[in-house]
Amino acid sequence: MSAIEIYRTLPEQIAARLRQDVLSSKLKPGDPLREIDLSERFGVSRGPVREAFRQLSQQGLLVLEPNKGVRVAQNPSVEVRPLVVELRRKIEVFVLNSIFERITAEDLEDWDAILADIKAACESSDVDALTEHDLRFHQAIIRSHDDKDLFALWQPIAMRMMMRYNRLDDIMESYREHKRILDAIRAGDKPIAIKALEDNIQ
Amino acid sequence: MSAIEIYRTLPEQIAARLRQDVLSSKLKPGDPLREIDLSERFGVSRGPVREAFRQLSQQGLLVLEPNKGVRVAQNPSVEVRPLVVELRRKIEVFVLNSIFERITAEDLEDWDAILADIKAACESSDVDALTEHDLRFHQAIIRSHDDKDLFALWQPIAMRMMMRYNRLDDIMESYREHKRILDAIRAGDKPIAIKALEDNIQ
DNA sequence: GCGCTGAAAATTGTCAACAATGTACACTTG
DNA sequence: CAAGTGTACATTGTTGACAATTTTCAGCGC
Repeated sequence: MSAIEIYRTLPEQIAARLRQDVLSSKLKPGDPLREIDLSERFGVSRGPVREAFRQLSQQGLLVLEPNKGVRVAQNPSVEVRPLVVELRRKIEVFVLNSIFERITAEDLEDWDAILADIKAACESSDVDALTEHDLRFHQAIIRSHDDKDLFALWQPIAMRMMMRYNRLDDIMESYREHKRILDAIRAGDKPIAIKALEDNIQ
Repeated sequence: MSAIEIYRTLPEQIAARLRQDVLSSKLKPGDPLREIDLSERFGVSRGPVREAFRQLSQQGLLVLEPNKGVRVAQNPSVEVRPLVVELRRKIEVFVLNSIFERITAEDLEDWDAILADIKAACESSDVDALTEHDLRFHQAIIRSHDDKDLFALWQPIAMRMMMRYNRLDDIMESYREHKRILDAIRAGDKPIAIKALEDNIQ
């Protein structure tokens, strides 16, 4: 565990790491996870690992069966996915609409920095990095709302969407989509910004 | 802990009990919860209590501050509540629409039984019982969908809505609203059933 | 060979002790 | 007396041992 993220709690660090592995398909749906394995891998006891499991299962990334263990969750079915997309859109549009007039230059600076990371990931065709920074981009927007509970509401829904990143033929399109959002925000054009955000969530 | 619910895991029993206390306002927003207190109250160690805390915090009922403790969450703000209502409506309507043609006589029997509990709670003006059975009613519908993940998706959203049950002047209206849903389902009238469901969620 | 039984192994669940962190408050200092 | 400081105290975080449960698989009867 890198000492860079000491600000985070042990279970959170483990959860973040596992989340990465699930989102990048290093762990595939159905894969079983054993507490002992991970506690040895991370050099901690089983307690924090258990907590990370619980956290990720509430986020829909893992499935927990009492007395049996934990498995990586299946992707949403083709029937349910459109619902999840719609829910996530509703939340993000709500947030963008709500904060739009109060977006500061610092906010845009932060988001530009993430956009640069997205661009770099696209240019090097690093899908894992793209998944991570895409997530960071939307997280940053949600988190800029005063009501911190919105992030907790958004997270389990967004997670269920991010489990597969293969909708784009041209990976650079992801960068362009996110750029369009920020450009519209910078131009103060709310309807276009919302439209661009909606187009990006699918 | 009553021996009736031995089928459930220890943290789940504790979480269920705490949920009841939060939803019935026995525990008010901002109230601090101490692991020791509850572990003594339930006669278990702190481990299961911690897990219950984590579970309920992911459901939006508790707020967790690392190294500081747990508090009962605030109700959604007036700004956010309409969003939560809309999200919950979307999910429940999606489910009802999806299962409608496959609803069995047994399903309706189960839901009728819950409706009877709702009626009894309304007649005795028992708001706590009403909250519980109202929740059970909608849970039962969601759970009758094949995709079990829908329940996990629905729960944290529904919880954020249920934290306050005071929108009705006449408490019997809650019974009538739920009855309308089942009547329409029994009549095979999908649009009316969906309309009745939407009217009930607000 | 097939299915059942039951003991052994693997795994999760719970607990109590200890460590780390945060809080309250008396005390010092200017 | 106000502001800052240090030291107990209270509370959460982590750990390793033990208990309960599930899984595996060898042995047995048919």
